[in-house]
Amino acid sequence: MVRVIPSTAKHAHRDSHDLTERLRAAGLRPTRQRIALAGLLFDQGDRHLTAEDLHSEAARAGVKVSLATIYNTLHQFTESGMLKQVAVDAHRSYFDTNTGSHQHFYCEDDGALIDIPGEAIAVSGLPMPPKGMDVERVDVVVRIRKR
Amino acid sequence: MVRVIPSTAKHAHRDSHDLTERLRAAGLRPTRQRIALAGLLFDQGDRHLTAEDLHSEAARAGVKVSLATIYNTLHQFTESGMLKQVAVDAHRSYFDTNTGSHQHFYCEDDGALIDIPGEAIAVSGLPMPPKGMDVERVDVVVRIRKR
DNA sequence: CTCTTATTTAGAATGCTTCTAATCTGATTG
DNA sequence: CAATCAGATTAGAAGCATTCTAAATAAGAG
Ligand SMILES: [Mn+2]
Ligand SMILES: [Mn+2]
Ligand SMILES: [Zn+2]
Ligand SMILES: [Zn+2]
Repeated sequence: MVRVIPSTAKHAHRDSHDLTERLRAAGLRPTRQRIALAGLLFDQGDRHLTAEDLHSEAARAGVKVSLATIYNTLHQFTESGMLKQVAVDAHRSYFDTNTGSHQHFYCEDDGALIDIPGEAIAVSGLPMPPKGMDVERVDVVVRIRKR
Repeated sequence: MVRVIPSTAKHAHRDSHDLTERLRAAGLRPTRQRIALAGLLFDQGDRHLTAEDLHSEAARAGVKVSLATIYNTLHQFTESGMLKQVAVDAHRSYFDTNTGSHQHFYCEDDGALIDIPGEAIAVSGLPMPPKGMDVERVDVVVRIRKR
């Protein structure tokens, strides 16, 4: 039995409206699939997840989306700055909903990523990049293991 | 026409002897394949290369080694501390012959890796790792692009 | 509503890596 | 210097994440 709580319903409606605007602003048509995926991605704080993660999460939420669309969407969101891609492991490719400047703990045992606030960390002594090259960003990965 | 220069020949001999000892020390049988690959890897300074890189380099050098052996060897060398694996890109997996503590420039355009000496860089303000976890290493990747 | 074009999709294809099971080789022993 | 045997190599199959293809579908404009 499903009970609809008015305030929640209103909130959900506002969310999907916001998401629609956000997609339009990024030059992306607010399709059923993109709205649903954006909801899963951005309605619960900072997250790190793989394409497969998002795909099964969508399935669990009753949203039917093909894996091809998952990949298309993750890449489009990344291009438009709504997501950031994190490279910590040769085999897993993570997408990060926290697009601000920050760094990560990476747990080699279970593949978990934990944010380190950008203000916390400072990298000093960086040499100049080679001639004709610009620094795009500096990534710090602190690899950790269970003791 | 190939001219054999005595001192080089002697040197090559010493090398293969050294490599044999090094493999034995790592608990690895000094097989024809491992000696040849170790030669390619360690006889020309610091290098960053993929399995495919090493495979074609071996072919070019006239050493017949299967791709399976390339992978086995790279992993064994990594486990025994003769190589370090570098994760900078979800698609390419690099092995680094420089096992000392150091960091990298990563060129997003062509996938090139450039060493940054460990002494040059300092990372400050690292928070404590979560309870029960140890820091294994801290990797800094400076992502650069052609201007 | 109609039309145009973007988007989605299933399934095939790709590329890198790992696995399998058969063969071979290095090292030890008699 | 054989015989032996565990460890190493191999070709090819399998696996897995990701990308591609071409056909079907849905969004937005008029
Ligand atoms: Mn909300
Ligand atoms: Mn030498
Ligand atoms: Zn993050
Ligand atoms: Zn290096």
